[in-house]
Amino acid sequence: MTTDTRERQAIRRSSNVPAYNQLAEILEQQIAALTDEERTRALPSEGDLSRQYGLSRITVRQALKTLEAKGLVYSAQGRGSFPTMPRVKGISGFHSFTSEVRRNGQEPSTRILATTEVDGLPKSVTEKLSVTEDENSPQVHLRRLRLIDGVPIAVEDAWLPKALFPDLAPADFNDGSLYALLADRWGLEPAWTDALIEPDRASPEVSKLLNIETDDPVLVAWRVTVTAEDKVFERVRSIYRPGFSLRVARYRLG
Amino acid sequence: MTTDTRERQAIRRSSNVPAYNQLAEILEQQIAALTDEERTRALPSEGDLSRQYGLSRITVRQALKTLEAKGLVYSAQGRGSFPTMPRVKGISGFHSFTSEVRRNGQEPSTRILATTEVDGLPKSVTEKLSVTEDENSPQVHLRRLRLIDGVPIAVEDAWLPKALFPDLAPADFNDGSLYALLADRWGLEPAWTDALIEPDRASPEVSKLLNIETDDPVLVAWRVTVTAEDKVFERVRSIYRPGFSLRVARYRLG
DNA sequence: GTTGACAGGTTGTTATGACATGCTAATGTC
DNA sequence: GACATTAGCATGTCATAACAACCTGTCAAC
Repeated sequence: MTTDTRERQAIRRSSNVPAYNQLAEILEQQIAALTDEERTRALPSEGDLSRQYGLSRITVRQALKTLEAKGLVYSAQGRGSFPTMPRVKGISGFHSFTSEVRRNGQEPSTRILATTEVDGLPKSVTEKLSVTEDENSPQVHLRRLRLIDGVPIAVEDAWLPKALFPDLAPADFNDGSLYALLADRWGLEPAWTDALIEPDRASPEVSKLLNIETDDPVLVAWRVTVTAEDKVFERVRSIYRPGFSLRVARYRLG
Repeated sequence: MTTDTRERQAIRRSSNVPAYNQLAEILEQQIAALTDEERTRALPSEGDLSRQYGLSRITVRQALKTLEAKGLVYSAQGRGSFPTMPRVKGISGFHSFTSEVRRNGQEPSTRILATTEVDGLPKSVTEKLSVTEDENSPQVHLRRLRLIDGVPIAVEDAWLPKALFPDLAPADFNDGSLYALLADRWGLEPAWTDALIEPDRASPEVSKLLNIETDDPVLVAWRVTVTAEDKVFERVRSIYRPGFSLRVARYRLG
């Protein structure tokens, strides 16, 4: 008496989530659970998936394209579609700090150092991140200390445009992931980031916060994050302590 | 007497280049020439493009999807498709050094410091870039000094797997872009990169090469580059001089 | 003047179908 | 046994079609 313990997940046609996104999510979960050995084998063919889930081939291809854009699979004509190999581990400075660190099995924490409202961006920011649009528009400025397992990792200055987040109050920053809050309340999510990364020496102020020596080598990242519709989500300057590695995974070339 | 000076480029149906790639290239050129002002206006609608170029809407959408994956445009339901704004300038450490610097209007040069063949990767590399596959396979090791306008910018150690590039000889490294050579001779192109970036102090050896002081803060990038079919193309460790900014443009989140 | 309904245009989703192109393994021939 | 051929299967490209969802400007009603 053998029963297939893998209950095949079905596509809910009545859902407002598109079928190809549902399929992409199912496949993403399955792929994430694969071992290195299993990753060398092809995924089910487009025809198989089409039959199994009752979708047209165009919808199946759309799901695979989604995963390909994320760098999770690749397709080879005549052979099939295959999972890709993960190449680096570590914490990315670009995604949500909270969830990234947690996924890594470590405990993130954040200490808010200051929250103010300002009428424009500092010159240092506009110089690094060629700002043309909302240079002089009101911003919420947020200074945070990021810690992993209690160890200070980075000093972060973030500027969020008030135009995009009406009624954003300093009190909102107190707990949890800022990204999660912004997604909940304004339905906005970061989709792309542009960054400049450079080496520097720790200033006396920063070295005290990070508990390192003045003039220790630090990594400075300037970045601007935009939504899928290319609206500026936030601008951030992060200063990372020595010994910390910034992960840039699955960066598309060409 | 008004003549339309813009000769509309046509799609060559006999070409072996897919129609959607031809259209994507045409649009990419047109977008690159736009001013910030013009970027706020929508592109021609999918229906317009379909009629103008004699393509089905599915093919037009495929072209737009290509540009969207590159971060050059975005689409908004009910409104249209729009170009995105470029946010950062500078030189990326991830693409071809030669062409990146040239596009920036500066003069790149490279001095080869050493080329050897080795039987495996150094432990420092395998530690940083969780290598599972070809750890002990033969590699060509290449040590280069990168210069911009005659100023030394970075010391680069690259390891290329011999399995992927049969007959790769040290003499091949002498001139021009390495990437161009690899594309010409083996038809292989880098598609993705995974990287770790960390701050460090310049060693005596590196400081001499970069013409800086020992213990100056430098930026160290470890990266592995793979082809579209997820085959390891090269592994590189780059050490950048102080004052140099590494650009990470259009990095996809989520 | 403000509001609301609506028309028209735009992208989003999904289906079916056809043929091209490339890879692999089985088959057949020598 | 070695090698060429081929059938079958995989993804790639492109077309037509229909409807859903969404946005904007117009115009009428209040």
